[in-house]
Amino acid sequence: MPQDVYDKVIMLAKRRGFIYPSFEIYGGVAGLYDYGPLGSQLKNNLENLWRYFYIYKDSCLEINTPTITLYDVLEASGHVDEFTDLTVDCEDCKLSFKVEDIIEDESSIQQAIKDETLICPTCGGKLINPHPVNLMFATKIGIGKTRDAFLRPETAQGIFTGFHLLYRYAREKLPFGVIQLGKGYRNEVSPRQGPIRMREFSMAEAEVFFDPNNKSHKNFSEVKDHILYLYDNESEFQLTMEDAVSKGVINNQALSYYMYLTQTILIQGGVDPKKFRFRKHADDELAHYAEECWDAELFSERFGWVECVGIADRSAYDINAHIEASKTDMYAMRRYESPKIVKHKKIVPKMNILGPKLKDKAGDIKAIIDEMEVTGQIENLTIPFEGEEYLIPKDAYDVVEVEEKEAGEKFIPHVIEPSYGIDRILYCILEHNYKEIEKENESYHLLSLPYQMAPIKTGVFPLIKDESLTCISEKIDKTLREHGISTSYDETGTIGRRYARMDEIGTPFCITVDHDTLDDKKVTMRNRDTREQERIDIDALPDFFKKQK
RNA sequence: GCGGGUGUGGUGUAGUCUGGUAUCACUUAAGCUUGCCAAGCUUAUAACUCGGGUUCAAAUCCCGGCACCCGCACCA
Repeated sequence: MPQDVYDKVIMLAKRRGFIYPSFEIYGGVAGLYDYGPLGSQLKNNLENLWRYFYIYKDSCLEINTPTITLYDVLEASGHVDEFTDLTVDCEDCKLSFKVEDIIEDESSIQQAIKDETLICPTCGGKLINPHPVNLMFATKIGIGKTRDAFLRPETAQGIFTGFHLLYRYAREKLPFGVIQLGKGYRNEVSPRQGPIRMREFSMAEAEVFFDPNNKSHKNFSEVKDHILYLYDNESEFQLTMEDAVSKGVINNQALSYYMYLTQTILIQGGVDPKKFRFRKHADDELAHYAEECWDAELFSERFGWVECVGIADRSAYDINAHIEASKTDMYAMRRYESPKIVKHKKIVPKMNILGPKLKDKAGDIKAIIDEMEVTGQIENLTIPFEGEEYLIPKDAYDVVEVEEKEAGEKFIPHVIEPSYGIDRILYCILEHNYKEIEKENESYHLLSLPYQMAPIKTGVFPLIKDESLTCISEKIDKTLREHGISTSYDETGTIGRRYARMDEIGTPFCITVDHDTLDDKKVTMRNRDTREQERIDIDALPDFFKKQK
């Protein structure tokens, strides 16, 4: 059976505890995977690398919001309408069927229902009531009296729904970014691409809020000469960030900056630069809310170019949707240099007269009067309320000219969203770093993971199982662990076998203690990629690892 | 979801047509050995995807479920 890199990587991943199908003893479930011990560490390392860039380089705020998300939120965001498949019901047996299973051309469903040509595949009854069924995982909150909810299809909505609080936390200044790492859920029709298409998956998302009039980025000038790897659906090319923006290839500095961050994170994380590019969405594939979108694509031998990160300018879409649906003030304020004084006329009702006259309606009518804009002369002031017109006599109000301060103008911030599929990136990193070499006529494989990504940083071995060597090795192992350096102690078999075990899981270094160590207090440090060895003082070991990148 | 293919220890496999208690290698573990790149020897652990049927007897034949792979569709 011919094996491609995918097969080999997946085999290794399962054998060595990186990633493997979930619940396999019960037959497994497509689209669900376990991260094993090494996989979990690898994932932590990628997520922490990502955090480093977004929190320390870009000053973003990290938050955590529930994966269970209220129906109303996802209705406002458009997911309830968009994540759907059409289904029909049987009039007799009440079963439901997906329209695409029943009829070839979904667009002709209405006509087919009218013609009564659709019959139930189970009982032969008439199929009626075509309606969309959502592909999000639905659930209910509470027992008895419940509220509808879904497992979130993206982490972003949790950020948007807290925007007004976060905006205050950021002291009402734009731009600022909010990040969230977490699980997302999609009940995929047919998740058949291994870790590339999962039903429960990890995402790292940033929502960076901008004034729509100013999508510049404060760090841009610092990094503007970096080259971006671009693809416009016709050819691949490279431009500096500055050129890309000034030539209009990339719409604004902010998009360009997050593309730069993305490229840097991925390549530092171990993505092969030759298997990396940004692809610009063509106009006809843009989501209806997006003004521009670039995908970071990673090349896989099995799957071709895989979309692993989407960097979209989502404009004001989401915040606007939540303002309208929830009636919450989520506007941002563009402050004037000094407050504007606006003069206008106002009606001030005399409540000592109106009160006794209007009785219980007085309060509501006052509220209406307070909201009225006054232009020109007022004659016969009448207020419509609960279907009746109430005449307010002239002696019951004054018209006064008031001055109001306006500190600024309200607007809906725009959102630039870099959204990372962690699992896809991890798979591609494994694939890109999987190396097969010939070694003494044997095929030998290793993972050339960058130091930062490697789940285990070093092996610690006594050259032979001799008590004088093992006790030093164990001590070195313990010391390194106390310094937060993950190690793997191994005293079994030959030294070559132990090196091989470490190479296969991407461990960049191995320390060997031999008899010379007893005299000179030095150990052999072996490099995974060069296989070179050097002698290092035992005392210098913690620093040696802390200097690695 | 449709059509086709596949499913055997931890991993990769032989055996399936032609039914009779499952082959080999690597890995793992214990021991001997071992002085820097998967050495060797001994021993041990360990598998027929699941359910039903046919049969004296099923990894093997039949039916169904599940998963994976390819194509189509779907999704982005």
